[in-house]
Amino acid sequence: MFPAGKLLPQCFYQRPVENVARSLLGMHLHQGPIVLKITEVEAYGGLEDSASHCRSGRTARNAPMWAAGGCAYIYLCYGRHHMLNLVTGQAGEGSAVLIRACEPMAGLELIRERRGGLAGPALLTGPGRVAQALALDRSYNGQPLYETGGLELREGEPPAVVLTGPRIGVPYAEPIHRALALRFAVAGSAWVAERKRLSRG
DNA sequence: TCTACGATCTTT
DNA sequence: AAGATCGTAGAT
Repeated sequence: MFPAGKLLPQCFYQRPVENVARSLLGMHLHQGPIVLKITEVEAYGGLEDSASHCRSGRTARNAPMWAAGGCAYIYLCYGRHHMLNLVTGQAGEGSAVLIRACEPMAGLELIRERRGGLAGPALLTGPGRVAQALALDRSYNGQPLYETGGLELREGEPPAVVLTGPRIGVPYAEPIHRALALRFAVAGSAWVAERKRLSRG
């Protein structure tokens, strides 16, 4: 069995979303036999982020995103892909971090089975692929990651160098928000997609 | 109720 | 380069 790191407490999430996004890199997502190291994330929310699902206030879909930091926010995108977000900050803040890519640390057999027998970075680079590997759906919405028994976030290995760049797939956002460097990735990792617009930071 | 459109991925 | 596919937001 893979050695489990310390379970990260709720206060880990209750900080500004950009700080949480950075420090999520290298941490471990545990779900049963599967352990994934987080390699790529994006921060959403905060004050008037026109790329965020919270841009127009509270709705039925984004309700979990307004909870206190430490819970999951999961939604269906393009009718086929589930996206895993970790809610950050205080209740009512409406900020979250999208998990964009991971590196498999344990449970590779099960991951490959769920992903259709593929191999290599295509297994876990991209938010839809991460959610499929973890078999996540909206039944996980609002579930805390700082308690044992479900999806858990545990201590891993923080990266030596972090890359940053603009967020992917938000052409509808205001140019000023599109330009923000709110995407973060582990430098040198093969488990990161679209490395071209990333730079050291 | 109706309609347009995604924080994407796969195949052509 | 384009299709798949469906829940949701915003308009009616």
